[in-house]
Amino acid sequence: MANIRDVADSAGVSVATVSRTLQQPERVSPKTRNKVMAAVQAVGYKPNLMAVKFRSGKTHNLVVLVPTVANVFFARVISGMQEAAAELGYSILLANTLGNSEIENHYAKMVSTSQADGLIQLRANNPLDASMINDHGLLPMVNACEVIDDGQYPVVSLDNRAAAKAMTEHLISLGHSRIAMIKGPNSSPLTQERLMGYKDALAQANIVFDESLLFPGDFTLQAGYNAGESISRLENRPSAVFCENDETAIGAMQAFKQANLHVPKDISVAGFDDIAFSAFVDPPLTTIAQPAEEFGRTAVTLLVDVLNGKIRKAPKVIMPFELIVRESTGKAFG
Amino acid sequence: MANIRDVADSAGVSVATVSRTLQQPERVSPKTRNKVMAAVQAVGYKPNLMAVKFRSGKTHNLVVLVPTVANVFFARVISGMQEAAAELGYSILLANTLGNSEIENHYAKMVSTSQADGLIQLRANNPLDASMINDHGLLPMVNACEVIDDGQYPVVSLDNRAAAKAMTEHLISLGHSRIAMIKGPNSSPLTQERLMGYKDALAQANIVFDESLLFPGDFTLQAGYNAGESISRLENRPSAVFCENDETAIGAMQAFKQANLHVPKDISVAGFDDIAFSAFVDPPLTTIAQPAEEFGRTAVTLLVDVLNGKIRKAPKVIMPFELIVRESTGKAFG
DNA sequence: GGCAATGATGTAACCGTTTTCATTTAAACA
DNA sequence: TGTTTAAATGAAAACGGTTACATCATTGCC
Repeated sequence: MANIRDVADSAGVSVATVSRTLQQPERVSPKTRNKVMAAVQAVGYKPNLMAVKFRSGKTHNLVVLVPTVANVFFARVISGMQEAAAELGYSILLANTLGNSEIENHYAKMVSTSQADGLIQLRANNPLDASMINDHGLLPMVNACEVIDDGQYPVVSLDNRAAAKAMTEHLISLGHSRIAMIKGPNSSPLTQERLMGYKDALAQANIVFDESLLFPGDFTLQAGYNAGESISRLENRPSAVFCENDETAIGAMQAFKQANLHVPKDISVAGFDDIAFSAFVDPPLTTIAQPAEEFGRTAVTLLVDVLNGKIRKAPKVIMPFELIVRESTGKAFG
Repeated sequence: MANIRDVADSAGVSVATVSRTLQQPERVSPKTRNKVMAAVQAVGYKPNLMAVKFRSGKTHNLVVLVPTVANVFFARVISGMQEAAAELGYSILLANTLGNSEIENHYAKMVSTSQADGLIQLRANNPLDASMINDHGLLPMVNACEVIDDGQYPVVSLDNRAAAKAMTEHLISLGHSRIAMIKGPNSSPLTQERLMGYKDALAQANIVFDESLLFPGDFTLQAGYNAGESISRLENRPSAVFCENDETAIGAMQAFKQANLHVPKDISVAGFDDIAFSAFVDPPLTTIAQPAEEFGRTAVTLLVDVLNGKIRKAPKVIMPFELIVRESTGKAFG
């Protein structure tokens, strides 16, 4: 691999001149500029960006901790990140952490070992360990989507409570009063917030909260299916089910069909996220749309601001949501 | 950020000794080893891996060009890559290229500019330009999933022709003779191969190939929906549809339902890929399972072999497929 | 023509490691 | 104790760029 010295030799100039020709051409006379450019071509010179990054101390890499790239919602978030990063001259290093703290910690180390400049965490978990937070203050990090809002780091999130309330209100307005909820993992603040929104709407409509209508889940199709089976076997079956994400809702709908329950005639189903599949299942799913790509763009922009020292106090960005009413929710029977 | 010199000063030894303590502890006396380790703790030393990579000339980064991370099949492939890479001490740099040659080329440059050691392309397109293939031979690259099989680079693929033939035979065995096909982009060799497999099975059963039963698509839900609409409006409607991927099949099924066609009673639908959703749609989709994670693992392993000079001639790995019969395909009417 | 100011180019230090080679220290042996 | 051998350590170069500073050449002006 030809290096800058080869170019300098070939052009009969110093390495400094080569560097200047490439970085600030105006500082070099046209004559030498041409000589150098010709030499660059001649020897097939490609600057070693590893050396540049090492010298500059800036890698222009951002590590993104994503619980699972197989989740369609995160896939959209990542797309948005990639776009924003490209515009700002950064590269995204994607880490598929499977929600495992050790793996998260492993990739977070890329920042403390100077392999990346900053970190974006998409899960409500602090991936840093004591060794990364010592003397010199905080490590550049942004927390998005599923967040811990302790004011330490910039945060990009949805008002999950308001969104869940809006969806529950929608179901109540259709005449439902026994509304089941298929939750996400209890460890996720998302789940807590959405549960609170659900309770808010219930309370507002004077419906007493019934703990037995809460079903466990983990955001997967299978978990939704399992919960759906349980629900369909209930003697006093609820007339609606609010699922904490679309995968869960699609899994549950499948279970209902196999139990010969018609959606929405026998039971209404609502999801959360508005993934692409949701418009193409039968019936199309009522859900909450989140601006997934915007989440990604915003997180990257914020992180780069942090890196450039443009941010003093950790900001908190709340993204808008939208209730998308399709055909999986309908009037309550009776 | 403390560097190795700070540690050396703090421990009262030379930088060489510090480096040895960390890399080959057995080459250092226990006494100094302890001194150094204590100093490492004291100053909070984290080796600058950017410097290490620069020095060694090896980045241990692999760039992966993926047409779209939003495709569930690719998401599985990526998971497999990440696993294998972690085991082998490599990091994956994911590039969401949207099938755009320029973006591909941009990320491919990371290899020629020493920011990554090798490249995995998941699309049947050569992302390299002339400047990358000059004198010193080929750039380390592996082509997986959608491949160009020109013998230049290692390849990991499925016998798409055989798989498509197997699926078509399945449909024929159910009594279908008018079998539509919703294709992928014509530019994709995948599409050509699957079309050939489809024709093979037809010919073997003495069914004349009917060009008018071919419908265009691009592997998206929407394209499947559009094709499904066209098919349902046909006067002499086919009794089965073979879709080149599951997204397309799910989109098509949705169109059939809206046209009041029952799957599989009125029309059978088959997919390709066996994504997670396919088992949870109504009816569950008959499809071809591909070992997606294995694709990823194999591609990474192969690339690392190339980087280690363990490979002479570009190997060609064919992964196995499996016909998964669910409920979306049934006996032909009449 | 002589001097100052400006522009063009070169020299060399620097970034943080690893590693070769030289040197010092310790151990082994007679 | 003196000599040989092995083990432990240190000094310094190297990786490939960028850049502060020094130097040299050119131009403008009196």
